[in-house]
This record gives sequence, structure tokens and C-alpha cells, in this order.
Amino acid sequence: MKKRILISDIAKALGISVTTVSFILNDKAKEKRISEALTKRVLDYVKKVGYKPNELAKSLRTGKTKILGLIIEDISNPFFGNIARLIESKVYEQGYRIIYCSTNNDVEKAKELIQMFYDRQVDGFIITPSDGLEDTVKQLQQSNIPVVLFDRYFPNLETDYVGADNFQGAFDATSHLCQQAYKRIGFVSLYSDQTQMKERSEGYLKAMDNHKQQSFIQKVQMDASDDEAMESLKDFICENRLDALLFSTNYLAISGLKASKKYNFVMPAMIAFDDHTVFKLLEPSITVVSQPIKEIAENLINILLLRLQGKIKATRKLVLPCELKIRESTKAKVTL
Amino acid sequence: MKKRILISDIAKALGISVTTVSFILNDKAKEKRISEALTKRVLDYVKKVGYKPNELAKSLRTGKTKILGLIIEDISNPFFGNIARLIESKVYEQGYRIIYCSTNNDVEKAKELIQMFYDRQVDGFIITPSDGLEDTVKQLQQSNIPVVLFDRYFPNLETDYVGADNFQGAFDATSHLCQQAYKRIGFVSLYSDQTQMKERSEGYLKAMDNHKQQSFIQKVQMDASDDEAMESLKDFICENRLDALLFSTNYLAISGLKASKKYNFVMPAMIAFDDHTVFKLLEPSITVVSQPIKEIAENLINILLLRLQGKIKATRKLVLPCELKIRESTKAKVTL
DNA sequence: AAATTGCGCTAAAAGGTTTTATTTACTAAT
DNA sequence: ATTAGTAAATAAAACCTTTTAGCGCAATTT
Repeated sequence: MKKRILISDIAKALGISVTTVSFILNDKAKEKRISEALTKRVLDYVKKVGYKPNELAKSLRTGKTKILGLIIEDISNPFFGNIARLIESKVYEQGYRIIYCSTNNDVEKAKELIQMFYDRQVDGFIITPSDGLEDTVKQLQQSNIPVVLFDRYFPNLETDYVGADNFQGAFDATSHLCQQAYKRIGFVSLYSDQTQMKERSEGYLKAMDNHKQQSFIQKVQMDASDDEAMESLKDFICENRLDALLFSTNYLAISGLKASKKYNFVMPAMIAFDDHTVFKLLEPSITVVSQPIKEIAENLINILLLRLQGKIKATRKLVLPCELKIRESTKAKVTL
Repeated sequence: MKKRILISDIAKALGISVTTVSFILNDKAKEKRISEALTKRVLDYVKKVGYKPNELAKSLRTGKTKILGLIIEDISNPFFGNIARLIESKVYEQGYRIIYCSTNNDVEKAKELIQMFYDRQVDGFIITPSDGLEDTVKQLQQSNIPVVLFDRYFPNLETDYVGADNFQGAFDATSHLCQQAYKRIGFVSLYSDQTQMKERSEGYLKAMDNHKQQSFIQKVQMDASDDEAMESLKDFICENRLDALLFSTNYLAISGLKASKKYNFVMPAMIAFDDHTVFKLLEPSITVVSQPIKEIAENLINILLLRLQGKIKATRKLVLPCELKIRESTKAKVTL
């Protein structure tokens, strides 16, 4: 890590032109008909002195930065944290880097971040879009910069997308509760227009319809504090004398569990959307709808890379199956 | 987000030189004695057309990228995830961006990452160093690029550092267990030379000495699988008939809890280092030594920024106090 | 014999800034 | 009348690459 060595230093040392070195270094030796002897000589020398091109100069010239922008809801939520980790290591193998930021579901912050990343000329985006981000995403597309959405999408905007089968996941979870003979099954969700929430809600409702059961739905404000969430959940559960619950996110489920502890009521049977370390450890352990995190990450990257290489034209929407991990919290109900 | 507008476009439109515009945009109007009238004219025009300089060109010229490298152990661990989130938002306010990567305690990967970031000319580093990274960090320092370590450091290398008071944290935790009348108190740690582990270990031993108790220490391989960790913990706890435990990391504690579930033994009184959602929710809830995450993040950034501005010369080592959060898992022992 | 093609390589432009060194047009001092 | 000094602005170099267009020569084709 001493004084930086330049491509011109190499050219000078070998008595050839900078152009030739550049061609060789960019795998264009064949194409540009550089002799094999010279190619080898250059490559050997480059390796010997450990030359690394200045990425900034490269980017300035080519317009490509090899940096991808990852805009996620919250890096400290293990669901997103895990996806971020997987994406990061996948992308790394391909020579790309990630710049990331959390939006905490704040549209304005998301817009700012995207603008910022755009100004920094990231090559592409992976975004968990918050409500109201549709226009911004559209603008990116119009600027011809690849965007892949995940976790949720905009129904009226043709975009690449990778996500889980939220409808089926919620449907299966709810059906499972019905089969276990629960009769008063509630659904906890957010005040949000995000597609994943709607789909989970629809899955719940469909299953309830199929079993001819009355539905109970409680929505929580997205910006509600933990205490507010806990209180409204307590009321929802107790006042409706629910005997089972489906939570549309892992942190809502955690708020529910905290509430049962704080207000000292018995938590009914429950299922959470998205797994979490907590759920395996609790007594009883919590049944979850688990998203295929690894597949999601892999496909996000694959699609984005294909797009960056211009190898696909039509938008791809990928919906991956969830897995219902049945644990102790949904044992069959003993009819009294 | 249309066609990019350049500084030369502005100069042309206003009939002045590029230099003048650049001076004005970089707050050097006064210094370079540009007339106020012209300064205002340029600023107004720039605002009107929404010109944003090309950051790449800027970086190429100045050698500064306004990007910081964050090298952490594991982004999916909430302790690091939370710190990352806080760092990210602090740094963002100051016009810097973060590129991050997880090392998973793999030295070779860490070295590669640092080299990579160095090649991309990040302006500074925040690093949770893994064993064996000392030379690399030294090289960075010699290249005059600011580095702040956190969570652990190298005793033989003068570096900026921010971390928690691990010794005192472990000491207080262990003392608490002693005061609660536990008699066979074990300590679970990692095979690692990292300072934070050593300090925690010393805190434990010191407290045990003070109370004239026999110590029990179990180390787990850093790359051990979850199953391996669980098995060795089971043996450690059961064979020594321990009645209390201090875990040196949150994930070791979680492995312990999983073990007690899997092998069906009763978990003794316990304390974990670093809080986690799980610990508040379990029955009984788990007493923890909690690190001051917010202060750590703030100080990391502050020190790094000061260094970037060349405002400090002497290295700063900041050790922040931990807090013992007493919960149900360490109720006073009932002597039989 | 003249024109074309192929080979192996290179000079110079382009990418968009910042910064150094200079110019120009004055006013004030000798 | 010359010199010195200053305010206001600028031309050109520098940062380090990639890429376009083309050069000089020999071999082949017309």
C-alpha cells in the first residue's frame, strides 16, 4: 500500500503504449490482436508489481461504478439483515460492491437516498419500496438504470421483482389454524398499502371464508411505538376472546408476545410471518411462515446482474413459496 | 433525472469560466475575491437548473470519495446491525456514505475486503478487527488513512478505538451472581485472542477471586456449528452441576438456551453479554450486560470525522460503561 | 502496378472536476 | 510617467483511465 502505481508507469517500464496495456488488462488482447508474447509480458509484469487500476478513473471513463445501491426497510431487523448479508456476499463474488441504507419506511428519506445513490452513479438498485415511492422508481427506470424490487411491488408499474408468495403463505397458515380447530382467529396487520400486507390479508380472508369463519382484523399504525402496539394488541386479543392469531410481520408478533407478558394475559395459539430467533426459543415455540431468504437473495442478484449485462428485456416477477414451520404454538385445540 | 448538466454548461450559459463557477461552488468565492454579484448570479442559476457535480470526477481530482468503509463481524447479528444502522444515519448527515461488509471473523476475507475498499479509495475505516488483522491495520495507518477500531483492539498497536468496559461489565455481572448466592458459576467464552473476550474473562475471574469461588470456564470454537456449541454447553453445564452462567456473547447464550431446550435440562441462572430481543421475552427473562450502542456509534463517527478533518493527532481510546440489566433469570438462589 | 486487407500497435480524445499559475484592467504610490 | 499593487476572473494542467480512429508496413488481391 505504498505510492500508487499507474498504468502509464507500466507502459513506460515495458516501453509500450498505455493503450496496449489497457487493452490487455481489459481482456481485449485477442480482439485487438495484441501478440500473445506481449500479452504475457504485460500480464506478468502487472502481477509482479501488483498494479491495480484506479477504480475512480475507470468509473469516470466508463460510466460504470460497479457499485449497487441497496435500499431496505431496516437493517437491524434480522429478516432484512440476513437478506442484506446474503446479497452482499453474492454480489461480492461478481466484483460488485454494495452501498446500503435503511429507510425505516420513510418515503422522503427513501427518495433522498435514491437521489443520492443516483448522484453517485450506482449501477443498479435493489429496493424494498415504501408507500409513495412509485414515481421515483419510475424515474429510475426511465433513466435506464436497473431496479429490482423486493418484498413488495407496485401493481401499476412494470418492474423486476422478487418476493414470497404472501397470499399462499397466509392462506396456509390460516388454514392450519382452522384445521387445529381454532374458532376465533384474528389477523394483525399494518395500516399500509404495501402489496405484501394486502396479499397476506387476502390469504387470511380466503382461508377464513373457506372455513366459513368470522374474521377479526386489527391494524397497527406503521409508526406506532412499541407501547402503543402492545396496548392495541392486548385489547384486540382480549376483547374479542380470540383463540388464535396470525401476525403479518415478525415484529408485530414480538409486540404481541411482549404485550402478553406486560399485561399478563395468556397468548392464544399464534403464527408469525417471517421467522426470528425468538420464535424457536420460546416456550411454547412459535409456528411461523418462513420466507425463503436464500432464494430471494440469490434471485435478486441474478436478475439484477442479468439486467446490468443487458441480457434480459422483459421484466421478471418471481414469486417464491413460503414454508409453514409448525411448532408448539399451534397444537390442536382441546375442545372443552 | 434527465441528461446530466455539467459545470461547463453553467459557465457557458453565464458567459464566465469554469474555474469561477467551481470556486463559487466550493465556497471559495470570498477567498478568491469573486464579486458578490457574480457569486449570487451563479448560485441562483445553479439552484434553478439543479446542477449537481459529478462525484466521480470530483473524487478523481481531489482524492476524496466521501465514502467510509465499515467492516463488521456480522451484519445479521442485531448488536452489529444496530450499530451499523446508527453509524449509517449519523454519517449520512455529514454527507458521507457507508460501504459495508461482514467478515464473519474470517481474517482472509477481512484482508481482502480492506484491500478492496482501499482500492476504491474510501476516506476512512471503521473496523471490528478479527484475530490476525493487526498488520493490515498498521499498513492502513502507514498509508495515512484514518481507522477507528471498535468492539476490540490490538494492545500493541496505537489506534483510535471505541468500545465497552468489558472487564467491569463482566465483573459486575459475576459479582451479581455471587451476591445472589450462586455457588457454581460458569463462564462461557470463545477460543479467541480478541481483547473483548479476554477482558470479559478477566472480569469474571476477578469477581470469582473476590468471592473466593471456584471458576469454571468453557470455550467454544469460533467456527463451531450451532449443534457443536449446543452439545459442548450441555456437557459443561450438566457435568459441572453449575447453578449459574455468564455467557460472553449473546449468540453463545442463545446456543445455551437452545441446548437446554433440545437436551431437556433446566437452564441455571444466567447472564448474557449484549442484549437481544429474545432475552426480554423469555420466561424467565434473561439478565444481560448491555453495551451502550448509541454512544458507541456516535463516538466512532465523531472520532473518525475529526480525524478526517485532521483535527486530532493523538490516538483516542474510548471505553464506555456497560449496564447490567437485571431480569428474572438471576433471582436470588433459594438455599435448600 | 495499383489498390485493398490484415497485423500489431499507438496517439490523442474523452470523461468532469479542482487547482495552480496567469492575465487583464484598474487604482494608488513613487 | 513609471512602478507597484490589487481585484476579478481565467487558461490550462492535473487526476487516471478507456476508447476511437488511425498509422506504417507487409501480404494479398484486382
